[in-house]
Amino acid sequence: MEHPRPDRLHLLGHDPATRRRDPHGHARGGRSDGGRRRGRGLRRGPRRAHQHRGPALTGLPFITQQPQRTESDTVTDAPVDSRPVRVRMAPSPTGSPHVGLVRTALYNWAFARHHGGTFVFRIEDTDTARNTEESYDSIIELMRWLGLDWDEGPEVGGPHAPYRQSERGDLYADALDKLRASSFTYDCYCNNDEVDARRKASGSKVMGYDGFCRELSDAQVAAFVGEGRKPIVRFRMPDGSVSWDDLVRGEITFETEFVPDYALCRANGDPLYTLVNPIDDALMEITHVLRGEDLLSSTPRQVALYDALIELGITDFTPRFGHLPYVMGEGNKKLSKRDPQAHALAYRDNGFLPEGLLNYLALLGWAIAADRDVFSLSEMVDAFEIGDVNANPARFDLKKCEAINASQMRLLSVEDMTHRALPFLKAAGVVGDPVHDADAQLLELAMPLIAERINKLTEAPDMLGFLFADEDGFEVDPTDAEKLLDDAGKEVVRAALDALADLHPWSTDAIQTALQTALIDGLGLKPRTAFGAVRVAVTGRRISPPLFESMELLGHDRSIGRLRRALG
RNA sequence: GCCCCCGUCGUCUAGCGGCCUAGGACGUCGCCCUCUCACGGCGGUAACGCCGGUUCAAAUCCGGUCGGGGGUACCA
Repeated sequence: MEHPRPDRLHLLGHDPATRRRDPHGHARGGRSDGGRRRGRGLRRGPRRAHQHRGPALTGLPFITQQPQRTESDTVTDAPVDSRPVRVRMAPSPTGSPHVGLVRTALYNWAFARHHGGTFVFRIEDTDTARNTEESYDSIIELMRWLGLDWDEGPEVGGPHAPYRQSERGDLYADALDKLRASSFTYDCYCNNDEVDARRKASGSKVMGYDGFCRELSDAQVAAFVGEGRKPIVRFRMPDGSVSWDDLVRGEITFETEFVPDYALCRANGDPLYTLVNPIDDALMEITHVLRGEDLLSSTPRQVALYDALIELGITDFTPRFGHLPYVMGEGNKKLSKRDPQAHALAYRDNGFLPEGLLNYLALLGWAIAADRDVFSLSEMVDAFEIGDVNANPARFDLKKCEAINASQMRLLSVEDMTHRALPFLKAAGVVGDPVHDADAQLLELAMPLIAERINKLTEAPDMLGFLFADEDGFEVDPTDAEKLLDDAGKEVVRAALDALADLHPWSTDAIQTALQTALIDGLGLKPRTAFGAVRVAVTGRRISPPLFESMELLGHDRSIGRLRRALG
């Protein structure tokens, strides 16, 4: 307002007619580059050959190849591709964290680790109306559970602290002041109704702000102020087009006539996402922005804003952008927070391994190899290339997620699985907390029986409960009892009792031989019927670990006791 | 409406002009193993949205079309 407003393009030394908006030197407005070399940066291969005619630059962490600029392009931003990689995850703490967030976090993390870069964690909590501390806590908890460690961020600090936007107000105010003092922005006094009315009257196809306040005279400003209007600050979108070489989609171009001037803050001065997100990325020197495809359409605004930030000396380069596909739910809708499958922490509570969830989520848009889909995090780090990420949305399939989790369970040692199952066993009351020595010993013997047959940790208490239950607390599943401990079943149990009462030694083999002789050979029963009845009597369930081993662990007296008890 | 993104089995994907009568995984179906459950093993099922063009050759490149999704805020 009080500052002079040099023509922005003039200020940049550009000819308005030829100014290209793309910071990486791509041909303006076109997808075809006529065979020119271009800054393909970290993209791996010519995935879409029509978009990438340059030589394949295979996965080098720091590509120094510089896109060529035209003579009119004098912006001196440093080459982002020659900088050490810095990526970030920037969730808003609203509600319970979503599996889509986990996938985004994972790709960012894997990208950082693959390139030996820095993974920054930042909390975007500027929307005080929607943010909650619970949500913040659960995001932290989630990241810790997953093992996606961050190098800078909440709880760990770092050179760009603080990492919660709610504590960075001064930084935004400062940036906003600088922006406002330039011609990159202007104060806007319009209200929504006025904008709508003008849009309607003009019959424009483009929605959004129409630039009415772009060139207000001092008298007009005085009049608005006189009415008591408070301005917001709008970013002045440049003429022409904005394009960038998207890390997962190739070159994307927007004509800026379809990208209206946008608000950077509220009338009360509160900064908006449109400002704080790029400001933080700039201040934190983020080199690669990997985020959901829902932000795709706000990218031309950010790219344009970056030009301004560079000009104002707030940063000296524009990051590369990569837009990750959605994680979809049932039907063709984005997996909604309403969907129980969406809640990331629920997978922990339901007995999934972090390895399982992460492995599955990695598969939603990326593949480690043509014929493999079970892998470790470190294998992923070795292999992960952002250019290999698929651009098309993926549907979340719980069945496959469970199958991948099961595969990861198979990879655990029995000791490890015991360790991981322990919280679930404690929570179910199967073992005490702390665990008694006797229980710990029993557990050590029992886990091998189930380690190969459970697909989630929550199955451990179900399978092992009978072993740890004292005889007063031991219960038989009523449905299973009704089915298998009918009169015929009780006959079987009686025969088993006779065969086992004086059995010595009490070993798996001896038990098996004794029962086989008495029930299969003696009574001529089918193994299924014979052992089924005994199983329910001894373990309380139709489904259990292997019967003879289970009985050995249970011991002679308790086994016999349960057989007696089944007879009523 | 306008802008942008996306389009290979039911689902996730491999595919980078000839290795493709399109590979793997999950699901599903059948069989084997078997004391239940699970694991494991074997086999079957099933896809390049459509139309043009380029090429000796197209799932792959180009154009169009249709379909799906997202955006179009003083939300993020």
